[in-house]
Amino acid sequence: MPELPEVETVRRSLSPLVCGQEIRAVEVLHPGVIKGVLNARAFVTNLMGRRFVEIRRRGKYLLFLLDDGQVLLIHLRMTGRLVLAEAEAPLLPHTHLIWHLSSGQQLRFSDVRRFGEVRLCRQEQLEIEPGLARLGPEPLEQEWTVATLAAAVRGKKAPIKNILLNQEIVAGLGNIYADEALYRAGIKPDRPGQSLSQEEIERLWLAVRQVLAEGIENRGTSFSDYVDGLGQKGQMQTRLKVYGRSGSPCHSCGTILEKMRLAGRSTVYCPVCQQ
DNA sequence: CCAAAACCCTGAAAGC
DNA sequence: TGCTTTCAGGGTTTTG
Repeated sequence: MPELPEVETVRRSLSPLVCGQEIRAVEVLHPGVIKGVLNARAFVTNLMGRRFVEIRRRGKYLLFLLDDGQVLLIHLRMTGRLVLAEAEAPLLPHTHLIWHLSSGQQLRFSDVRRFGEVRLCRQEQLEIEPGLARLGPEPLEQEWTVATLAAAVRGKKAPIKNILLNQEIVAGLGNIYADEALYRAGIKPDRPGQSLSQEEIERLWLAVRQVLAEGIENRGTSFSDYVDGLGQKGQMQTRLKVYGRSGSPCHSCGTILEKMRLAGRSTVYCPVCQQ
């Protein structure tokens, strides 16, 4: 379930080892994960001999900038993994793509569910690229303010959790961090957006930023599949207050945490601490 | 405009 | 016990 903190951790762990490397070969074990206009053959041809210049993140997307203006775009969705490995290391099950690097190491993309996707586009086309084009502001950047959030909830009847999950409103939150932010802000996930007071909006804004920052500090949440770019698990799962804890007591008041379904997602909350 | 369902796929759980 | 069926899971797109 890679969300912003997990994707950022992958970015940080891969950057120093991948940037500057040249792509010597690309193995396509499962062409289906390559999306966009290029077929698998063109995908490989366009990557051969290219050099990685920089890795950026936008929402939950990883952007690998190449030395000729192309960008390798990767979204891990639920179970995708992107790991740098020695050539001799055994392949993870469900490995779909392998980039052979000039260092002799390999960048490998694996994904049990195959929901993840890999695309190649031009840097100047990023702003019209599906998925990226309509992404909202980065929650940890200065562009995302209390006023931005206030404007996003104004007049909205949709549950506040649905609003947080909408990538066009704010980029990078998923089920885990949305639940955690709402718990920390003391707001019930099914509250209509328009019902939030100014004070609650301020609490939520702060909670979102804090829980994402804490997620990054702890190198992400390894609840099931997630590992960073070197195959290491994160530690944030030990600090979660509600996600995955339905039926367990609230860390704050001891009340049994409850579950509801919002936006088609299981949602855990404390019926006492969150109002 | 918003809400709900479909879609992608496999592993785990439930049912028989 | 072992086989078959059902469904969860997240984000995006499509449909209503």
